[in-house]
Amino acid sequence: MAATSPTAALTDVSTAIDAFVRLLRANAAVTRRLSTQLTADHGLSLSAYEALLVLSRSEEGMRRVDLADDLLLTAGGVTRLLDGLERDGLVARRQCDTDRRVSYAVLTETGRDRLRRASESHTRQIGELMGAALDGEQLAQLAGLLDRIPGVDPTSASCTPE
Amino acid sequence: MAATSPTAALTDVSTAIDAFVRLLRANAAVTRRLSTQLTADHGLSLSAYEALLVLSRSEEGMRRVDLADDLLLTAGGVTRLLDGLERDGLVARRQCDTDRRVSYAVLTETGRDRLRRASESHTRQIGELMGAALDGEQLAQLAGLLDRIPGVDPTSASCTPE
DNA sequence: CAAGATTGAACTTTCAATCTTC
DNA sequence: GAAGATTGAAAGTTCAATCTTG
Repeated sequence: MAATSPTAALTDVSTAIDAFVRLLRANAAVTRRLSTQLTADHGLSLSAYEALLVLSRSEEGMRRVDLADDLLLTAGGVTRLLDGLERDGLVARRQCDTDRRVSYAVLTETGRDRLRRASESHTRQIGELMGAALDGEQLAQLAGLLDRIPGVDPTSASCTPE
Repeated sequence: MAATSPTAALTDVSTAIDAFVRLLRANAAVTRRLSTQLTADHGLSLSAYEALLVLSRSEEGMRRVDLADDLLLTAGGVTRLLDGLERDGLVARRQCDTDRRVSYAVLTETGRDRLRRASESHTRQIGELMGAALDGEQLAQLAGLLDRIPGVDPTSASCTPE
């Protein structure tokens, strides 16, 4: 597939579309599977897990805006996600002393426990699914390629608590 | 599978998690952007576009179950997606003569026009977004890696009408 | 009974409007 | 007025139950 001829531009576009479609399908396939398992085993959605994980890395808690940035959600989405986690006692709310507009979300002990338990099977399942057809080198390559897409990288993080 | 030494397994898992997180983020970033543009410019969701595209490749129409497979949606999801497209006159319903359980979905002329118009800017935007940081070779590599993930490939298709 | 399709209830997320505090 | 957060309405999906036809 050398892209040298006058059709070069066309080739690039259809290659881009191809990659795009695979991205959509891969996301759908992977999230459906993992989300089902996570819900059945631990009563957590994928987003809930990611939120607990992010919170687990900050002792003092996080502002909701920052959480939204990290999770690639809107402000409203974060409010509703945290609503559920608070209701379940996994996250608590802490006021900011210097700015009464902001409220921090902090992981409770219950939340930390739940995350710890969930991470065991969840990470194993990710490993099984992603590792089923890709070896370590290919996985690293995949991550590197995806990272180049605008909006993906923001110095994003690992996925295990601690 | 080379999960031999104690550290080998660990390394593989965290690499897998890394790739997984990038996949989620990449999907979120890319779909949000493209979906917004597609909706604003042509009044189509990403799923609606994909549905029209799939239908455009079959003259006689498609069974709803098969459409669900192609689009990685559930049966109920397809019913509701097509409801909207029918309401807008982009898709019509055709009965099956030999099996009265099945109903075919066929693209209308209006639907074909709408797809044609939308595909122009949509494919260009995909090219811009995906091509912004990845060259042709990298895009092909990315598609190839994603294709290996279970459930992604089903001999899936290109993305332009005709 | 199985397969195709639909429907009601629920979930997750977004958008736009709003409230409070800076 | 701008920033952080919340809320009502709506979109898009899923699941489980149901209906119809095979």
